[in-house]
Amino acid sequence: MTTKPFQQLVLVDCNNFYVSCERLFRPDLLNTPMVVLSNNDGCVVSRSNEAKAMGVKMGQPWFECQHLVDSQGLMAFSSNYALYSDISNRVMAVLESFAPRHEVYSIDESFLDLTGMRAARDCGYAIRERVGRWIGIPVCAGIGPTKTLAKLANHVAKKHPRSRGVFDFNLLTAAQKSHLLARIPVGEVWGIGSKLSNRLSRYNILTAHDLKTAHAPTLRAEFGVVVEKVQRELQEVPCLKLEEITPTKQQIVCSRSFGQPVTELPHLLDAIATFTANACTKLRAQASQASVVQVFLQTNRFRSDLQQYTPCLAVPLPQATADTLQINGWAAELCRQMWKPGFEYKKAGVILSEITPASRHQGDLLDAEKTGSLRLMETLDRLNTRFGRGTVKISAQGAYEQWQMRQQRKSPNYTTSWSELPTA
DNA sequence: TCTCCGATTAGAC
DNA sequence: CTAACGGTCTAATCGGAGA
Repeated sequence: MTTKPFQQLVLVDCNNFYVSCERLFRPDLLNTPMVVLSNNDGCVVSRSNEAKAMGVKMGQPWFECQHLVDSQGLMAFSSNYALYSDISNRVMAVLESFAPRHEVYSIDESFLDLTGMRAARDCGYAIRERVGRWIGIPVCAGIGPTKTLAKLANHVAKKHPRSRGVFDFNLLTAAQKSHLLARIPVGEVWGIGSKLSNRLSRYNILTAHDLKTAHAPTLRAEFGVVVEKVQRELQEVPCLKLEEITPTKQQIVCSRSFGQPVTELPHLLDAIATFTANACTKLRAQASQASVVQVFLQTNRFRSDLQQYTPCLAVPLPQATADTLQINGWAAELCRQMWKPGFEYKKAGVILSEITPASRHQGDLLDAEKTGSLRLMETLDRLNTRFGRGTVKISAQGAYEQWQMRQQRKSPNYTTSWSELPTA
């Protein structure tokens, strides 16, 4: 009888990804403390090592650290997702060439399956070298028998310069494994956030090793299946599979905070039309239809001095569809029903749910109007893919600008827009 | 009592 | 001068409503 060989999963994670993308086109900023901000220039979402050293925290509101611009030379960029996703695709294409089985886990992370390979660690170094040389993005690789341990190994690779960016958990002896896990706070384990690590600490579970060796039935009873799975994964029993094909989304959301407070209905309708258009584009991209549309409005929750109002309304569609015009008709109606004068709206959004595969064989197949709108949407998507998002809009969009998000520090679209390339 | 549903919570990035 | 704080997505869980 043969025992199944242990897995060798590699988690490759780009270092300070958004900052590294910005630096590709600004090599002069290689040692400059810098951050990338979230939409609306609200929070810090990526930090260079220099910015981390200054004490800038992940997710920190920008206005709290803005003083560091003058006092310490910190630089900030608005997020440029067109740039980051383009660079991400290039990184992922290089990674793919190392392993046929792989899962793109996020914009800057990928799991590769190197099971059976003798020199996984050397492969890790090769990956680092090639992505660095070909794309210019620094990455770290963590290797382990489960996703959770690969993730943890990646963390070690990032943290300890001695590893030179690659760490293989599988090469450790049992004693070394315990010793390592005992030095890692439980909150750094994938799947254990701040809430859980607080609760775990009351059971004296403080480190990854404590979690691995905790009494399983108690853990299950007190913390549920999620934490139990994390424990099993730490015990080197795979519970999380490699998801090679990304499942279609069950829900598609498009929402934004506004650059300025919005009070007028026409402005809200303009924003809602844009959110609907984006959500429907995503819906069609995964060849789906939705049969419920939901719209929400929100006033600024940080302004306790102002009247708050956060309505949310949903409508089931008579027929599942992915037609922007149809869906926007409903979304606009929901918005009109909820809008009340006298409030300063700060955020709004459109949610599509009850998502099913798009099948043209449903309902009245030969309805000319329907096939017409389908072809219209196909054309619209093709033009927007070819010439950039927003090239073609529906008529409800674009009459007003006031609601649009703040992006005062955006870099040019170096890789996706000829017109934005700096001239020589 | 069982099941379904929506709201809430928690997590990742 | 003041005020300024992201966007998506999933899974689990829980309580109430309805069968």
